[in-house]
Amino acid sequence: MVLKSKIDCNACTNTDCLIKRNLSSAIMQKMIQLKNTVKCKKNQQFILEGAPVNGLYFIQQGKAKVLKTGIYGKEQILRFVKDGEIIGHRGFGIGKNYTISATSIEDTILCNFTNEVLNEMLQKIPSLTYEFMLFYAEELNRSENKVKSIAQMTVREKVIDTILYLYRKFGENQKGFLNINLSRQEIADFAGTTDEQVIRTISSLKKENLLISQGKKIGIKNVSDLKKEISEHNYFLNS
Amino acid sequence: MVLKSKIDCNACTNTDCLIKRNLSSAIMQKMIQLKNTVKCKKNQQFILEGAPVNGLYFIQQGKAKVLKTGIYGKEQILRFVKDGEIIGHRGFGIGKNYTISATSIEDTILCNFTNEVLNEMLQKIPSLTYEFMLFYAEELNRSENKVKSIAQMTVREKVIDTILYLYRKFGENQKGFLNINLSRQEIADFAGTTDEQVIRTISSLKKENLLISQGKKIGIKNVSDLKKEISEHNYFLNS
DNA sequence: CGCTCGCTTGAAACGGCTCAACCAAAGTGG
DNA sequence: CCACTTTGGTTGAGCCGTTTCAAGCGAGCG
Repeated sequence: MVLKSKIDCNACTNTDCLIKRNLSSAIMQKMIQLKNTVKCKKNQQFILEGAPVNGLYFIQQGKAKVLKTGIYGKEQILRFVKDGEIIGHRGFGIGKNYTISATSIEDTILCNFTNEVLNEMLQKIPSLTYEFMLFYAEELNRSENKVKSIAQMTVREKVIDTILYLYRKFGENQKGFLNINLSRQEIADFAGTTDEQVIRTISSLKKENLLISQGKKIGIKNVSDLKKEISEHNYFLNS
Repeated sequence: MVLKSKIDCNACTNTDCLIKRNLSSAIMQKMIQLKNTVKCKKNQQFILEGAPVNGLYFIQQGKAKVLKTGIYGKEQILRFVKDGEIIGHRGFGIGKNYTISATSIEDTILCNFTNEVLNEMLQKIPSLTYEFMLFYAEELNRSENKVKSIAQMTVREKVIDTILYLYRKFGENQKGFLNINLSRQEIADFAGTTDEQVIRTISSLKKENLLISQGKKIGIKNVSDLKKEISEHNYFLNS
């Protein structure tokens, strides 16, 4: 659903947003008039793997998951995204197709820039291109760490690693629960295991007094205790 | 070993090299005078994970592996690199440390650009920055495909996937052998399994007339037959 | 109220890893 | 030049962790 009333980038509070941080120039002020604002309900897929690229999305408000579909329809969730973050790699270039799918996990407002607008921005504003380059380099590093984790960690470690990732990215509320509610299946699809294994691991961690949980809500009792469990894997952690 | 006699970028034949493709400007001609040429013997580590960043490397000639070291010293090889390709992500920025290690797998000549030179290049030549951004975006896509593969494939499939990757990247010689010789351990470290499993898989594939091998040399009998084995994983393949 | 969906648990089967022994080739030193 | 050592490849057997399958449970919803 495309809204006519755009969110004004100048009034936006997402200080980490690449666009927000590069608003000073006159060109950018012109460019942001050309963006589309899209509203998504929970569990709505707004990028489909294999479909022609339709530009880049920024999350104005909400949360989403980025994934690739594998054999027998099995999903591999690559990352979760929140306010101010980017979805739709390579939403530039010509005649390309998306290499990932994206689905909102709660009601979400998206800012969309078409290929044409994006390309013009990148050509005219080198500092923006530079920031995009840094963004991709960071993501690449994160992804490469994930390759190592999935290849080398046990199921228990992968689940702990995932919960700590969610904690870093979304934080926790006053009650000590993570600011994101995922199904066991989604946790499994990110961690690279099955939902039963996630359930078993979470049960164990509760018994060991490392976690609390009520339905989908998960809370970490003591972050450093949890970190200890996977510390051997993270000599050089940087994600 | 740093050589005094630099390889002249203008005379270089690596047409895919980002530097080579952006030589036209006067600034670049000045910048390439500032590069270092480094010679590596086989099995020499020239980037150490965790060490302060010392710029970016291009392979002028040779081959190398890029890896992260995991638990109990287990290596995860992330990719192999050949003539014209880049090693040392984020060899820019200040006060950062390398997040990967790199080791030559045959005698190799490297072109090194220091942080300062690289930063100046990226600031003054937007088209170069743009190409770097595209490079990272491509690598990110490749890495995310690898996450999915490692998470979902069986050992047999991972080994086949690895051999096909090596075929795409390095090609084969007149005798039908891949233009790269790796130990079983290295194949395992890339595929995300153990050397015994690689050996077993290769033995089976030989018996099934899908592969030939003599020592480290591996050849593919029929590429499309091998591709069939993993086709179910690659609805949207793009790496 | 009955249905569905997601969570939970147990048991069994499978695949992959580990360990150990053997072999071949290549390199080293007397 | 030959014996010795080392390194990497190979194979088999047993074990362990993970996945799969199946069944039960509870909350939420039409």
